[in-house]
Amino acid sequence: MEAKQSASMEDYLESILMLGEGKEAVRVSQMSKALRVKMPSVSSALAKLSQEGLVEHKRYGRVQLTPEGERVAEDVFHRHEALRHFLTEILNIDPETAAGDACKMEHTISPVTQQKLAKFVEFVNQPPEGPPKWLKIFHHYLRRAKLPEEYIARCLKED
Amino acid sequence: MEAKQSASMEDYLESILMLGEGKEAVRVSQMSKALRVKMPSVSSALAKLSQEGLVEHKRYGRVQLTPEGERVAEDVFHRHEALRHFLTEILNIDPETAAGDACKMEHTISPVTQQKLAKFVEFVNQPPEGPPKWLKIFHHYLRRAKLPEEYIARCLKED
DNA sequence: CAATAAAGTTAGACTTATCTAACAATTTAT
DNA sequence: ATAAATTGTTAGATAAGTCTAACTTTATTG
Repeated sequence: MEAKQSASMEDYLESILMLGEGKEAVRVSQMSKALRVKMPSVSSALAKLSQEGLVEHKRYGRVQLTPEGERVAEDVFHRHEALRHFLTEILNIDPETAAGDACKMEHTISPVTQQKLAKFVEFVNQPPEGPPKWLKIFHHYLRRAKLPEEYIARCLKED
Repeated sequence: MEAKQSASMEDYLESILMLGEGKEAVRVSQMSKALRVKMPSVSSALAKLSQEGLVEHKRYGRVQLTPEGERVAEDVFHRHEALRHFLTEILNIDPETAAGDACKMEHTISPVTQQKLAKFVEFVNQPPEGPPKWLKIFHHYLRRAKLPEEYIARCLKED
């Protein structure tokens, strides 16, 4: 029943979740700062989300997610996290760039991709004692643009 | 000096590149179909891109990229391809979903991420005789949600 | 070659999301 | 407790991108 939200609306919902860290209610001014938009933009977004039953907000009061709103916000957050982990842990991208990219991509990634991405990160962290050797070799490759002889040899043997 | 293009404008440019397959000029109606927008939307986009010197287009005529427009279109296309290859070859996502996701994400991915993603695909295809064993194991993991004993054993030995 | 069809454009409406300016409520501090 | 500062809202403007309807140009074809 929940109409699909726009990227903007997803951002507003997500920010309420993040700023409230789960349970606390949140101020319009906080959201305004966090999202780098002016307060009237927040007001207007909240009116809409309130209408749709995703947030609780009375004039001049604090903002809170409804259970339904929380569900949506958490979904956005999961997409964000799947992307961020992948970008930092596997592609070895610096945390700021990764967070920035995740923020933008989180709105367009499909459920399938989100899930597989999460699985991939899980897979990489699964082997006992952290990341597997091939990942270290990839990170070396990122720096040198060349594979170590030893890796090639091993791959050949495996096939 | 080229102003950064919006997602929409990037799509228009990319579609000219794709439909022209490099050299041929393209019709408004083709773009309209390919992008699933009505012709007036294409007209208006072309007016803007023409203004900015990215496309060549005279009334009722065919559409062509300028060298500068081609540069931008190819950049978008490279982002698209980096994403698509990653999604299909590594995450094992079906071609349609992958292409769809790539179309949406291509507009928000940063240059750093695009490059590292491409490197990753390159890395995976580098070992002689195609994809390395760990990738096959990941694909198995996607289906079974469990790592084969043998893989764990090998990782342990390596560390 | 004239009639019709197809392709393209123009004009104008609508939506979403943003902003500024002006006003109103609430909080803080004197 | 009242003045000042902060916080929030309302109203209205603007920009991007889409659409429909009406019109124009180009192409097709009998």
